[in-house]
Amino acid sequence: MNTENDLSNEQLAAIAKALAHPARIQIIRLLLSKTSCIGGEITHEVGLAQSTVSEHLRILKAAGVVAGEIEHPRVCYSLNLNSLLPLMSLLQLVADKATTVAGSDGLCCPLTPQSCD
Amino acid sequence: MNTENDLSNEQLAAIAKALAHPARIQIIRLLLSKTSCIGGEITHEVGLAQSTVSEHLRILKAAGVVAGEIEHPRVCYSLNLNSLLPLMSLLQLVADKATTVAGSDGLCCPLTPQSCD
DNA sequence: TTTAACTATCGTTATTCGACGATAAACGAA
DNA sequence: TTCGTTTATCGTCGAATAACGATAGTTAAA
Repeated sequence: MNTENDLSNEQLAAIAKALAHPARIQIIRLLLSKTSCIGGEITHEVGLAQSTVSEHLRILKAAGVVAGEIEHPRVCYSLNLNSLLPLMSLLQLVADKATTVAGSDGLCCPLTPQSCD
Repeated sequence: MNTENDLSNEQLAAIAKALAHPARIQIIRLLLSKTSCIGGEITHEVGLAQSTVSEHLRILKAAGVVAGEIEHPRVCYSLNLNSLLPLMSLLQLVADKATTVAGSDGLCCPLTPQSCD
């Protein structure tokens, strides 16, 4: 099920880091909601300075989360769907553990910690 | 399928931020691999100073990703499985979009950006 | 060629992060 | 009570982040 789950801690952390800002989450959601590519309207939508948004886009591109294609005067941004799969795999492992051992509180064991050494 | 998907950008970013460090990914993987709770061996396993690991654990606890139960002299840490579901939902949306519109490169459109305005 | 529109880069500043050692706190055992 | 074990907190320092304005680069259109 997991295509490639064993990425390094550093690589997984880098993916998470790319998502670790409200503006970048917003950008991802924008790209998710649009069927077509969008350029500069991202800046307007986010509500931060153009240079700031450009920096966030640079971070997302550096992490491979989004891709930018130069298109006329603007840039066509789109999600790179494969880039988030490694993080998805890790979260899936957590979810799988949840279905097997978790109680209703979502905790794996602390309510009955007799298994602790 | 999504129990609660519409968390704020800030909340989702906070979850991602908790994962945005190699040591914290490593801690999560440790908690994932152990069936029983573990305490101080996390420190030894991570290889950083005890105070540093404690700080990472504090961050994970503050984000709700792990829970700590006081157990004798040590603390029994465990994953809070529900805490990661919101981020999981967002990534699932991306994955869903991947299966519907993506090409083999994982990009949603830049190779044929004629849909850009 | 010049202009207009859009994006990237640079320089700066304030804030946050990560790591460490030192120290404090909690508590069972001696 | 005193000691030993384990974890949390504090103070500090250097590095990284986030935000902005100003500026430079790119390219279609005039």
